[in-house]
Amino acid sequence: MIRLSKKVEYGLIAIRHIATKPAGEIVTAKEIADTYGIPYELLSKVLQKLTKSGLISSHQGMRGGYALARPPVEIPVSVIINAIEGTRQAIVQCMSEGPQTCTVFTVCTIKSPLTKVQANIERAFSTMTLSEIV
Amino acid sequence: MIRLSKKVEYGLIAIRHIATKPAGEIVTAKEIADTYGIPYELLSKVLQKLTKSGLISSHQGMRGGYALARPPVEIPVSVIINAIEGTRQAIVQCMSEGPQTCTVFTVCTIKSPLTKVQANIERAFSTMTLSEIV
DNA sequence: CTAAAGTGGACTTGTACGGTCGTATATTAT
DNA sequence: ATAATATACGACCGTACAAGTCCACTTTAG
Repeated sequence: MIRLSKKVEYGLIAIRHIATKPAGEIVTAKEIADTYGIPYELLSKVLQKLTKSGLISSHQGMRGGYALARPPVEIPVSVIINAIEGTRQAIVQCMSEGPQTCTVFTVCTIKSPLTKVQANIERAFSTMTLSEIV
Repeated sequence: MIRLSKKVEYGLIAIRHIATKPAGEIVTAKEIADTYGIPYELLSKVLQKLTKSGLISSHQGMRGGYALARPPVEIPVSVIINAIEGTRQAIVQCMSEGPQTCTVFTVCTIKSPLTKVQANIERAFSTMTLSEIV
């Protein structure tokens, strides 16, 4: 019915994996990729996005890798998703585009009721923090 | 972040349109397509699915069209979505496939926590009935 | 009989996603 | 210094799927 992207899946698995390690321990992308059998290159991209948005910190070079940048309790799942997907999208097109680009704007009837549903979904993702999925 | 398909969008708009009419009044697909500027053929397919799942009743032939099959209060939005999308999917792959086809099943760590999120989403869609979006 | 409606299969097309490759850059161990 | 090991990042490919289109058929009111 509604599906998270592979990237988000991988991101959640990865950041959870990192979170299970003792604080400050550095984990390589390769370790994660091997552990869960997910493509290394793709995972790397995801980890880079998580780095750019400040959820994890990266350490380049030999003996490098990734570590959590903040305590897991402070990271809601929704933040992880947004970090990976970038453009946050609404459940119906009208809601994420400006009114002017929506061809059926004047007659679109389902937008406002679905806002409630949208809010519920957002809440479902934002009330759960990383600490709960470790 | 998560998006309903166009078909579902059209389906919701359409069934809402039908629901606003006096009970028993018949509405043609063309009328709906014209009113909201959505492609007629595509809308037809959607309406056919809604018909097959018994949410609306169809009347063939001249002066035919569609009407609600049940009172709107009894129709949760989730039922409409399921009718149109057919295969109900989970937010992560592991959850909708059998365990044997999931390559990372034994090591997949995010499945069970996400079940909670999934349940929340389901609830968001199933607690809202058609009568609320009219 | 015919016009207006639904039914339904086949087809095209665009695009986003998952995945891959290659190269550059940074850091550390020796 | 240099080799080894890691991230960073852009370019590319292939496929699946969503969205949309086309067309032939059936049903029924008038």
